[in-house]
Amino acid sequence: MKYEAVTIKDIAKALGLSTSTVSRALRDSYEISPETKKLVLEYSDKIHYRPNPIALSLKEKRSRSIGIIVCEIANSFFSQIINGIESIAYDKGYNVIIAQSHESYDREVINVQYLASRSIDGLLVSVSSETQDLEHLRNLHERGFPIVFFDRIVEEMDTHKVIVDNFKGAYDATVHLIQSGYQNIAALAGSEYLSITKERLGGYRKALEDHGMPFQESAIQYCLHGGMLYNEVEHALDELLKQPNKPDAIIASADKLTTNCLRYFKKLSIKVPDDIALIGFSNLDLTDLLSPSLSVVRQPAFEIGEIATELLIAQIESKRPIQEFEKRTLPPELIIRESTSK
Amino acid sequence: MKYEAVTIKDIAKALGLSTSTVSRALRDSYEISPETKKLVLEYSDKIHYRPNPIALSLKEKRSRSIGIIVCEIANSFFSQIINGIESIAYDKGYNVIIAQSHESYDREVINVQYLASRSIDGLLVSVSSETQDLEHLRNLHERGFPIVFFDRIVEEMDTHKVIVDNFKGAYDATVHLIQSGYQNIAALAGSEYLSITKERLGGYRKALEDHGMPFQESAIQYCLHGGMLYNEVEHALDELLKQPNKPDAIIASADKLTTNCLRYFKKLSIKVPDDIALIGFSNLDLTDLLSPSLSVVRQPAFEIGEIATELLIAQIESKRPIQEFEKRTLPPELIIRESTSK
DNA sequence: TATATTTACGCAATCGTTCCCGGCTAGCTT
DNA sequence: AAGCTAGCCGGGAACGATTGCGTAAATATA
Repeated sequence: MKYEAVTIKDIAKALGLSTSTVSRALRDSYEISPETKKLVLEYSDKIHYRPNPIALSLKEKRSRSIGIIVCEIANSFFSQIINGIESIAYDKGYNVIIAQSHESYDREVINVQYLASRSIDGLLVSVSSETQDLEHLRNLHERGFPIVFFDRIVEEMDTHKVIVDNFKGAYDATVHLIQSGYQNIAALAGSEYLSITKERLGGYRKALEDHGMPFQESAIQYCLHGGMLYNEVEHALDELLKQPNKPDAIIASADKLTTNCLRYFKKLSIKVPDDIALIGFSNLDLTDLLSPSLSVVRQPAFEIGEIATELLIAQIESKRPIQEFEKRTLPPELIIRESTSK
Repeated sequence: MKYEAVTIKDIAKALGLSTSTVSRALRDSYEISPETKKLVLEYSDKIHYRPNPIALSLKEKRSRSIGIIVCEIANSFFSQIINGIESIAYDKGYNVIIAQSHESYDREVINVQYLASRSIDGLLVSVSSETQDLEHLRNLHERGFPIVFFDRIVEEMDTHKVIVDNFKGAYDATVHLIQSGYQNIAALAGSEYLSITKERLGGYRKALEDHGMPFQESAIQYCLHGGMLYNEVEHALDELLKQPNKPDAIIASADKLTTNCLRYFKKLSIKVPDDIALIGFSNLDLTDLLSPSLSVVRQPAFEIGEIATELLIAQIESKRPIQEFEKRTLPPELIIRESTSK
């Protein structure tokens, strides 16, 4: 069942005018007499005429829609980012098409190709945990297709990027643990391919070194799927806890890692923070209601979305190719609660 | 900066063929010789030709995209539904455009009109808390535009609808509270305009009556914004707790109501379940980690999205107008935890 | 050999809109 | 009265792809 819309032709026929005249009347051209304009405007209003955006897109070679690729929208951090994206996009007359990679490289590639073939004007990307090969994105980028990376960026590609100061976030969190008196601080990290993982571990390491504490690789466990699977986190924590100098504090590098960590502790009746302290990167609204309430590094997700979208739309609407790409770094926020208080 | 894509004309020109021949070769028409096909296929592959979906949409009068309107994507229940929608939509070659009402009637109207003007083929709607007037949707529906309602439906419109058995969900939860020995069970409800609120309160009331317990209007507090604002919940709970027969248990009718309720109790140092029990409708992943772990009515969100999308796409692709609209009702799941154990 | 049929391709219309390029009719100037 | 200029409007091409129809050449049939 097709839904038949009113077109400019219907108006032209009904009023005995040409389509060009109707089109011009609707766009308030100086070439059309006030009487004709009035006639056209009133009639088109009466029959609820709406210009067909598809036809416009075909003519203008732009669709006024942008694509977003994230791992999961059912993740507070990303849904907050999407809110930021949406707020700017709708303001500027763009709509957004969202695709999820579910942390799978294959699905990311499929989604990129799908979106690119759907004539979107630009792409906002946060890569999946598995992504190493970047051909699917480089291909588009080299042909001048606007791409802006956010959060999980790709250093090798020269585009706009919007991130949080992950180094500082992890550094501050680690320093907080050290100053609270914890001695063996382990790190529960996401995929080692991700920029955010590297940056956060960098901050963690530097904080230890700055405070004369030993850094050891064995105190880091990676989760390829970023904590999406409970088993993955369970295995990582099993590994950490069976080490000779058992950790008395853990810094978790992502939302799902943090919550699954808590789930693990609850299951094994490990008391937080008495047996072990926990701080994590998280944008959940209810970390304050957890048991114990959780110390977190919170990221300005909404702003990330806003800025990334502004950069993307500016690039889309720019007359000439962008020469200088920006990298915006936003500050994280450290929120201290019960889970790290001795 | 426009991104210039390869068209069928480029191929035709390069190979000295007509566009019709190229088009037919790409679609593997019997009218084209094997040699020509090979030539066209190889060349179009080489230059990464992708058909322009905008041009196709214009010809076929369909865009292969569907719109979604929900109040918030940063809400587990809705993001899970969107996952279900997406899984079916992408399978069938549709993409989804998401819009959020943020529980505002005005934004809902704007979004509906915006999406309708973007030539989507159909709409999946869960109305906002404020929505009473339905002209914006009825308008489209009367012109044969496919609309499927889910969760927060509209009884007055004859379309496909997908819901959860809210009556049963609330009934079972209330019976559980009664059987656990609670005497004064209050209800913290969402907007009284919403179908789900009416259904859930119906179940709550019936459960009380079936067990010979008095039902009183004063034991119900409505939150127009569905708990989005903490103040709203705070006010509602203040009202409930200052009643002569103070409630010893509360059933909350939505995710945000439930969590803000918990936040209120924590703030006022009210012990759950010792001072007051709490059960709520919620699809959060971490209700098990809350303090105390939360008894909930959980809804099959992913399935709601799947079914709604299947119904919508079937209607879009149906040759003739749908005569009989379906109303699918899915069962909720009652999960008992600490917050309701005496 | 003359006609019929098949093969393989091109032409042009179509979708809805914009916009360049004209054209016609007043009214004005010289 | 002839020419000129606004003012106002229509014709038609274009965007990219599909498709009904026409047709030349090649092959098959009588």
